[in-house]
Amino acid sequence: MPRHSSCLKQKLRKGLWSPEEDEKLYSHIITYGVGCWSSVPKLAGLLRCGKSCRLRWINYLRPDLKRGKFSQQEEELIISLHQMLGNRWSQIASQLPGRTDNEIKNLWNSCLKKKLRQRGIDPITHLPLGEVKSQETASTTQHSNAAAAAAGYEHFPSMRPVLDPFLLPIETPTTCFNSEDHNVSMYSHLANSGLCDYGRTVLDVSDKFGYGESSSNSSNWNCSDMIKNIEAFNWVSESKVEPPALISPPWHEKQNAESSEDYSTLLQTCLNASVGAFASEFVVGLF
DNA sequence: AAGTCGAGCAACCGCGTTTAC
DNA sequence: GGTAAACGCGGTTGCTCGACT
Repeated sequence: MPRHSSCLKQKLRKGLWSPEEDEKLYSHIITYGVGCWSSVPKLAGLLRCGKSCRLRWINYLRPDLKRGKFSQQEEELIISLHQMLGNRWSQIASQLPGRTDNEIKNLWNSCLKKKLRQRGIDPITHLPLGEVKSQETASTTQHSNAAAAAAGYEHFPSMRPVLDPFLLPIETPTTCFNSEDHNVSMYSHLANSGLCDYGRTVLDVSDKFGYGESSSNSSNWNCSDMIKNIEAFNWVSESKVEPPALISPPWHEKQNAESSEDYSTLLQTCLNASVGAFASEFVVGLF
């Protein structure tokens, strides 16, 4: 079945938007709100598909868009978030008010990747360029069965270095915490253990205008209060709270986890147990 | 001045997920 | 529960514009 069949029913415009089209879409949404995107073009008098209207609104017309050059701080935040989240642009965008996932994705592909390489960092793994290859070789020879289970981890590619039980045996938990990535690794644990509340949206703007969540209008675990969390991690780091040893999760059950949510639940169970004591210190640190 | 190249950006496409019936 | 439609996301494409030759 052809998707977005509404686009095929009639000759719809494609390509760049004219100022007239922008004006029509903008005034329609400001007046009536989004409602159903598929009906927007008809109601606004546009020969576009709803999908195209949605994209134009989110990436260009939204009144809360910041536009302009990214600051150094924004760039660094994007790099940090990419290290944790991978190419989850909408989730990354949810941490940068006024920025869209498309904008961030473009920045990453055109600029930040290059900058990281110049710093000698692999933009995919965020490891020093020299280490990437040797680590890959080591892990594949050492853990031949890891590949079979790898598909299950691809839901969380950015977490693999932290959570992969084959790469990080339980008897060496310090690997997780004594590196320079201490905060980042711990953040990932907490994020996926449900210890932080990522269910809330970041932008305090009405859903009516279709940008209540991320720039892509959807985010399953918006990392709200990101900055606060990072500050808290700094606090944790400075206060020398003893990080917990990871308790081995029931990895065999992971094979039965049908969705990333199942997997998250599974992680939550084991990580709650692992991080419990640490978390109470962490929460205190937030206030 | 004309041609080429690359960076930056806007928009499209395809697919997975969610929702409505 | 099955199906179709709508939505959302990430990857990719293609256009524009400025720098360079």
